[in-house]
Amino acid sequence: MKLARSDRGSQTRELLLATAERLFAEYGVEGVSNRQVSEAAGQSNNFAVGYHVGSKEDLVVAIVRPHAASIERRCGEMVAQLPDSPGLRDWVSCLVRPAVEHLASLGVPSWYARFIAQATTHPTFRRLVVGEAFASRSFQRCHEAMFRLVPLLPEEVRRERDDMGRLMLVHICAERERALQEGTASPHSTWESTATGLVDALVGLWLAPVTARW
Amino acid sequence: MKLARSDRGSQTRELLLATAERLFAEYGVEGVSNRQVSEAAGQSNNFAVGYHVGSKEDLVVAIVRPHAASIERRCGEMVAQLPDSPGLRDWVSCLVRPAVEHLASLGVPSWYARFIAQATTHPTFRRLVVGEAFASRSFQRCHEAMFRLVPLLPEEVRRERDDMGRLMLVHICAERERALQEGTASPHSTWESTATGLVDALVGLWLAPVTARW
DNA sequence: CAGAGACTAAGTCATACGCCTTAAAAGTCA
DNA sequence: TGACTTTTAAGGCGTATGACTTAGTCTCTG
Repeated sequence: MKLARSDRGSQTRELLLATAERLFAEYGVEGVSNRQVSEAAGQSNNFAVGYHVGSKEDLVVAIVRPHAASIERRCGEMVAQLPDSPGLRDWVSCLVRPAVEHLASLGVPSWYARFIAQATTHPTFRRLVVGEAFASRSFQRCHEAMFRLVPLLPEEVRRERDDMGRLMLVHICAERERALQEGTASPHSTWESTATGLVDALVGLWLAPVTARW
Repeated sequence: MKLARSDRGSQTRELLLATAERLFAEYGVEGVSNRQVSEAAGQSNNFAVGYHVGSKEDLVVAIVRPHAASIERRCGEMVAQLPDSPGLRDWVSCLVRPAVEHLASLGVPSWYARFIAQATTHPTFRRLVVGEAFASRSFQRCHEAMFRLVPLLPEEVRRERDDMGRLMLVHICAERERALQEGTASPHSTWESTATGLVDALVGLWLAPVTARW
């Protein structure tokens, strides 16, 4: 069968992706060359990344994709179990918890949160990554449902607070991931507490009064 | 007199800093070599950065310092003009507006917000930059005053929301700076509106109810 | 089992890097 | 003016990079 043959290749590919994710989180996306990734993954061929994945942009996208899929799946499941006429807090939870629980499922140390924080902040990888990681169906649906529950906001403020929410989710997760690796707290309680804190904060953010402008 | 002599040198140095700030914001801090900075600044000596500033870490700190000083000055002035028994919103404004007004004063295009967003996200430059940019006296004072007005928060939540506020300030300013460069909105109204939006959001964040954990 | 295709090892090549040296130019002061 | 210091110009040196080639290994399929 074909699996066994393509297995070795795809194993190597996944090893490369995991290694790249870790190195990028530790030293910055631009701070690590494809060559270093190949060598750190134990490949004698310094062009292994080029062969199995492609350019650095391809590599970044390839790292994001499976994580995004897992989060999307969790998000879909959570939406399906929502009570009748869910409130703002329910929808916010559907945006926060799938991502946090995915990170929790990775164990310690995980690297994805720090990787994604950097990638979304980088001027050239930004578009690529945001499109890949935040454009899923369930995610979109939660956003729309959420907007309907805060109907008083002008479009501009809505967009602004949406940005704020995304930034908080990404970067707070990155900081917790770092703290978790350095510290002594139990992973589960830390991630659970992070999710609760984020949901509280995001609800407060969306419900904050709006000062008129101009 | 000595000024004239050191003038040429310090002018070159400042040209290097400004060039580096722009290139870092455009292509990422790690994506630009000191050599490229020297050459983009029109210096034939490709070691100009090394001569005038030092290592890349020194360069990053040197870029931050004057901006941080300007923001600190504005913050001090704003605190001095605060009304008697200022409210939460007043102290939040003292944390947000000095930074935003400093960015507005730079004109369009400015690069500092995007630079600082990346630098504070980078795993190795993080400590360096956060210490330099957010550790000023007036800033600390505003924080403490703010905390006294939200006394119910557990220490952990306080710290968490403090992180959130800092992240929002930095990254939202970076997004606005980018939008401003690409878009057509008048700079003043955009920055003013950004400040208002941030203050609204941060007040909402600090006043958000806290769910018990564990 | 033999051969085709997928994968890895090993290494080449031009380019770009950081760091450094040397020499000329610009500026200062006795 | 002439000795002295600071700054800039020009370029060398060893190393690391991305892109690529070639040779060989492994695994399945016919």
